[in-house]
Amino acid sequence: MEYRHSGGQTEIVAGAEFDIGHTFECGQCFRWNRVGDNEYVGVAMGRAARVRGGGGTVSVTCADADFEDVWRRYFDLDFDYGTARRALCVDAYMDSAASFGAGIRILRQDKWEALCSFIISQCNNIPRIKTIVETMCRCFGDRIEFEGRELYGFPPPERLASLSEGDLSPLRCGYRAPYIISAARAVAGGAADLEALSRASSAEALRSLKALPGVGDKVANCVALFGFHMLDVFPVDTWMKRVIKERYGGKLDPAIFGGYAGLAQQYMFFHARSLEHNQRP
DNA sequence: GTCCAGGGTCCCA
DNA sequence: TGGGACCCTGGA
Repeated sequence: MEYRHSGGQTEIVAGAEFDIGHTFECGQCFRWNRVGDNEYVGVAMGRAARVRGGGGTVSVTCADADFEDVWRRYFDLDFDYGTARRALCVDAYMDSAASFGAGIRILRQDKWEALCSFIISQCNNIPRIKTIVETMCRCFGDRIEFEGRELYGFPPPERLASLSEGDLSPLRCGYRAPYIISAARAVAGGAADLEALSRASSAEALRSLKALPGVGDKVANCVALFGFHMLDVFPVDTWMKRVIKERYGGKLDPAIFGGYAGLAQQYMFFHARSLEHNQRP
């Protein structure tokens, strides 16, 4: 992908393959907030950025070194989403879902943040997940000054590992609190080595993730996809169950998507959820 | 005011 | 393998 750097801002010539609205609103991340028309401010990997889209380009405003150090990899800019997207058009439904979601990119998120965020996501709606994660960062994360705003990084596992369940009560995260604490302790203590797992096979990564309390099949698949960038996994949630029932007669083998089942899942999820929201009065 | 579902997981029969 | 409980919130 082509870039132009000039004074604290990088312009990415993305064409149709980077739509920031689709990428930030397809449910894979919880820390990007819309601040204007096709414009978001967010925090990832302990850094903040302002991202603006439109006219086939994406502008990233950030600290000088951060684009190459963080954002280029985070936005997965060296992967050809156009080719992958076309390969996923295996039937009429995927044709429409993939063209509807064109511009979605699977972000390379922090592994611990993905694990913790998707533990929080269980049986929860997306606005509330965002609120809980935001409160967690505000209470326990490091402060980041950005364009006069006060933002917060995601708290490292070591910090949460030293807390008790009661310390998490301001988060109002309910029965998920003990899951968060024990995941933090497992990661901080080395019992769960996320770096090593991210280099394992997806089957092995899923198996190990599911050994953590509060991590079942769905959360493990989300962590593998969004935290480990394993594009062959296929998280099935309530929305996906609905799609599989309505479009595929209740049975779908993710193998039909080759190695890109996870990307297919994002197109399906985004399509189903957007349709539902647009039907509301 | 009540009911219900929301990007689930765990436990027990 | 299926059903209920779990914490909390916002919308109907």
